[in-house]
Amino acid sequence: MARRSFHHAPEGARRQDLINATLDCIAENGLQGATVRQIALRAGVTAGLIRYYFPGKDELVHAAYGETMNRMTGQVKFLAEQTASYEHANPRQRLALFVEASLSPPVVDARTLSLWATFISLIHVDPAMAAIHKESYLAFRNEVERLIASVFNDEGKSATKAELAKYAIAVNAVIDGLWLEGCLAGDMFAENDLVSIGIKAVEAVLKPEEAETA
Amino acid sequence: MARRSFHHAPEGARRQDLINATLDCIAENGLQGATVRQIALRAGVTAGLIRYYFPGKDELVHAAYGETMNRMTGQVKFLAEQTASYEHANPRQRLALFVEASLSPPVVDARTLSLWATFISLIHVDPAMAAIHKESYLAFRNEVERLIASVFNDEGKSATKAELAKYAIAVNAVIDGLWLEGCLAGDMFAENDLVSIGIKAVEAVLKPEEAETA
DNA sequence: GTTCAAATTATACAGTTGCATAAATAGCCG
DNA sequence: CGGCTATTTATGCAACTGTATAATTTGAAC
Repeated sequence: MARRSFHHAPEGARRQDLINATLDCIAENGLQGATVRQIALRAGVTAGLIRYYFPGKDELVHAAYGETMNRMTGQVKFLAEQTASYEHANPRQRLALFVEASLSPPVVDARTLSLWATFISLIHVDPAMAAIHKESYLAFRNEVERLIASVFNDEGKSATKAELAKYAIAVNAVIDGLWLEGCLAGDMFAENDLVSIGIKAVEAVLKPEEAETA
Repeated sequence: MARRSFHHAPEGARRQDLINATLDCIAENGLQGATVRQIALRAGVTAGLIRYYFPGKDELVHAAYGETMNRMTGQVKFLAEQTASYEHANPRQRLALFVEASLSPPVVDARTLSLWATFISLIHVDPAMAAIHKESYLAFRNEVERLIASVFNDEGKSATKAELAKYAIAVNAVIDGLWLEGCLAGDMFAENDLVSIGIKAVEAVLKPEEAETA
């Protein structure tokens, strides 16, 4: 029979391989290209094994989504906090570093955008995807909110919990939009442009409400 | 045999039906749910007819993408220009109306987001989708750029062509981000919040470059 | 070394997919 | 009203899909 040889992977590694393979497939050929067979091929195993680690293909995709979003938020936090000046930076500067990390590679990246868009497109199709979205969205937004709260606190401004949440939503939106633009049209800006635009826009959004033109 | 009865559709109508059916399928069940048979069912025809109007399923999806983006840009322009105050508004106010139209229903809409995300996810998979993206992106951005140019001109500010493009990219990004947020988390803001945040952020982005905090 | 559970492969299956082709109909032109 | 062409349906097909199941192999415990 000449059966294919294999080895037992260490705890959790195979599962991770399958998730990574799924992300590769989706990024390169879209969700349509992420078939159980293609995924298995990428992961260097046979298709049946997927069902040993996941109840079905859907759950594998869910895991891939969660993983992607965790990585993104984690990367932003890590990059910001790992910056040399972070330790003795004031809250406003820390927020700027967070924005900078969000709008620079490797967070700004065409492949990540493809994955993200694929998952977003399923939010209104699959309730489980919606739940993952909500959770990961809030995780990121909470980081933003914490930073904003620090800024306000540091500068002696006061804001209700609801106001704070509103600011966080707005800042999050600005970051997302520039991130999107950077991923899609990365060649159109110098990288620094994106960051400086982001910081300027975020500061504007954080200014207290005034009478406005319209 | 009792063959199914049918009627000849007027010029272009059948093609449009197929595009609409495709959009319905994608919005409700994702790209995976947009099979030729499902699309035909929705359109009230049989599957084979798709190949009479389109070389293949891919081209149908391309047409659906182009249509979606044209509609969005068209809607924004229409809503802005149709506003009562538009006629005697100054350029800055017209830009604000454009932002407002971009960040209000029916442009801000969960279904449209699903469609948009599906298409975006294919940009790096299918070069034809990339071309459609580029074209529709520029069409929207050109509108933004024209409005900005008017503002600058009206207020006696000068800007090079390159600077103008950069401002347009930035403003576009801010609009996109808030649009995204509005579609995803529509229930979290009052609609007016989104608009006022958008206008504030856009105005900030248009302020001339200064020394910045970082 | 044997034993044995856990990990992996192999195969089979019923349903679905996009597409090709042939047959049938509709409705306009004369 | 008879014919003709554009439009539409019907059917078939080969490839592919996710999943179920059984057979095999691995590697660690003893």
